[in-house]
Amino acid sequence: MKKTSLSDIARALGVSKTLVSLVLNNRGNEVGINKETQKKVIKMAQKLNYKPNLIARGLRLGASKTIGLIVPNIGNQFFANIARVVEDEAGKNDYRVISVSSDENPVKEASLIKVLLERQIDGLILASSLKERNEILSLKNEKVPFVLIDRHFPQIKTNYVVVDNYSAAYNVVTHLINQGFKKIALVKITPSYLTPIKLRFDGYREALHDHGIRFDKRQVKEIPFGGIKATMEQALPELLFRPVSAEALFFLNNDLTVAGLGIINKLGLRIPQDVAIVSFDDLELFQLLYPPITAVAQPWQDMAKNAVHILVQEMQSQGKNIEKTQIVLPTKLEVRKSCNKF
Amino acid sequence: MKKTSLSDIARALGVSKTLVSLVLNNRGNEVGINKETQKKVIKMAQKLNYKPNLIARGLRLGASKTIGLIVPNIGNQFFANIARVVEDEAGKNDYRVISVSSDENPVKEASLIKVLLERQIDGLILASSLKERNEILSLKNEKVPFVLIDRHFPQIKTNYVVVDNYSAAYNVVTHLINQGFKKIALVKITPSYLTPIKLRFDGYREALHDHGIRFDKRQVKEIPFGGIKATMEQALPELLFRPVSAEALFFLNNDLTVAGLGIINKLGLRIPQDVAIVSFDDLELFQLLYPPITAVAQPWQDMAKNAVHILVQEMQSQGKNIEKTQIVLPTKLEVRKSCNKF
DNA sequence: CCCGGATACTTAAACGATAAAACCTGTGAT
DNA sequence: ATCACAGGTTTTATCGTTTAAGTATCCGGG
Repeated sequence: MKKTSLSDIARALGVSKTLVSLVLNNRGNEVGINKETQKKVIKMAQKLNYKPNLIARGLRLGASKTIGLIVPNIGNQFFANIARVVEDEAGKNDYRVISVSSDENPVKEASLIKVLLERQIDGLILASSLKERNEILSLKNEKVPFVLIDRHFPQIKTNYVVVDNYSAAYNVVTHLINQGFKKIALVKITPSYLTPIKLRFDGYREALHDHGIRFDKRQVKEIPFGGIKATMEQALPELLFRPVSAEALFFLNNDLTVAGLGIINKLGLRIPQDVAIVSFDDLELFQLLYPPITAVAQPWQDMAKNAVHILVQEMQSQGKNIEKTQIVLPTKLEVRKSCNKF
Repeated sequence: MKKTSLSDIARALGVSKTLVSLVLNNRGNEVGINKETQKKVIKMAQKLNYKPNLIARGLRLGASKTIGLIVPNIGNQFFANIARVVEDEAGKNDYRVISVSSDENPVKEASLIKVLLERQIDGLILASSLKERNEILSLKNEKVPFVLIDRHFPQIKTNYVVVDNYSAAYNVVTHLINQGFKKIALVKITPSYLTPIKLRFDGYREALHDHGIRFDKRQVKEIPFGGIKATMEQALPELLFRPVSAEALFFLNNDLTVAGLGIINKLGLRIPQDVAIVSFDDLELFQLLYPPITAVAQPWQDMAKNAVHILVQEMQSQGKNIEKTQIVLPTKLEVRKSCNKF
């Protein structure tokens, strides 16, 4: 049974498909189509189970009513949360979302951008792992509406919604120092050129510095996105035992924290007596761990909402070169027992 | 700067757009187009930064190369995992995924199905919360390729990929009984007409029965998807204290377990001394809780892969009425200390 | 009796791509 | 000289929708 098109309805009623289109788009009155005719059309549309073909409409109107969402991994709880909110907010404006995962791989990401553009997305939200700003600049050139989320490029004037990573990290480290910890190690995710990672690192260093603690690069480990578990297994002992002997660990995202906790558990170390823990990114279960894990809670709901709103605005201001919007949201440090000084 | 189309390239070179199309689809040799001409076309396409318009192609070919994924909530870790694998597997066949969340609401889900069909998706994977089988049947009638995942309708002959919910639950309860627990309470999610929930419930009852324990309906609580926290707060005390005094709790999904653990923690109860815990759905952090939580691990990777493969097969067998595929995968009971008899 | 203007509708073109069929031109065989 | 045929390319139609620009009919006013 083939799908019903406008022409099918038109043929069945002996009218033109323009008329049918007009009626079904509620423009019947506006252009003055007989009420009776309108009723007939609507009835027939129902009878034939007509569904507009949005692909055809998209082609004609030059708008797909689809947005792309690029994240490192939708399987990650943080980005899954964001995806959910993006879906809802976009849906309110009749946009649907194609989400794709870049695996923190700039090459993959560039190719995903291309795929999405070929699909004629009307806009793009991206938590980009791009290094070179070229792709971003060419998005700008091609006048694709887009909003950066979670990660931004300070040198380029774009829309973005991020958190104040620097202050967040600074506050974490300050809190640890105030608790009496001196040897504070940092576990970063690579690629480390990502702006939030850099800023968190800066906050870490600056806080140490401001409190008269010397930065020691042996206290910093980089864990590649692709091999978190394996690398963590190697890295943690190097941080926790001689000669570094870190007293506190600051993990820069939720994947790292989860993997790190696993290793610490395996090593039989106690938190916080043997090592204190702070996580960037909060997960619901962190409060239920023993002890509960101190974490930087990111306002993912606000981030996603803002991103969609900015994007929708830009998509609707067809072509007009409106001001780019930058939003930096605060985070909340959820202090729990994992970083108590014993 | 307007986007480049086939005609732009054709005009620039003084050839027909058919020729350009043929060349860029690598059918140049096949239909015998001069190598020189081919080179010129390819060069010009690059120069003009040509990207095929997949919407136009989709309209012409009657295929959008897009599939829909309907889940209760992509924010939920279980479905986020599934979404990630679906994305990857679909991507291998050049399909992109539009995922939407139904919130376990059949009305919303029906409307989402309509939206997706209007967008001319080529196929659908759904973890359906539909009650009436009507919508599913009409999908069948409209010959939309689809695969049910996680939840199926036993009375209808469709593709599906599910786990053996009955046995999984039966084994959980048997394990608890073998550990020495007798008063085993069940915490279900509503809507409770969902096949997996029904089957888990059946497994629970049957296991009790087979071990000579009387089923007591006061030991069963239903928690609505929309208000898990609030309802749990009420429900748990009713299960844990007199007159029910459950010794063990079996939560039927990860949201319930997480919420439940929160309440148990708040009530100051010890696991498993005061109450033993088993979760349907495993989360990575469950092993790191104190004590680690016993859980039924679902093979989400296999589920998603199978679903996509079946769907791709069906989408590619244009119209031919191929056999429907049913897959029931085993789960794995991860026994941890949360259900040790003290 | 003609004109202007409603009222109610239709025609044709366009969006960008692809498929089927048709069209040249030259060459070698008959 | 004629035909078949291969090589190379174009023409036309089509997917389903929307939009700009008509057309046909009727009515009342001058």
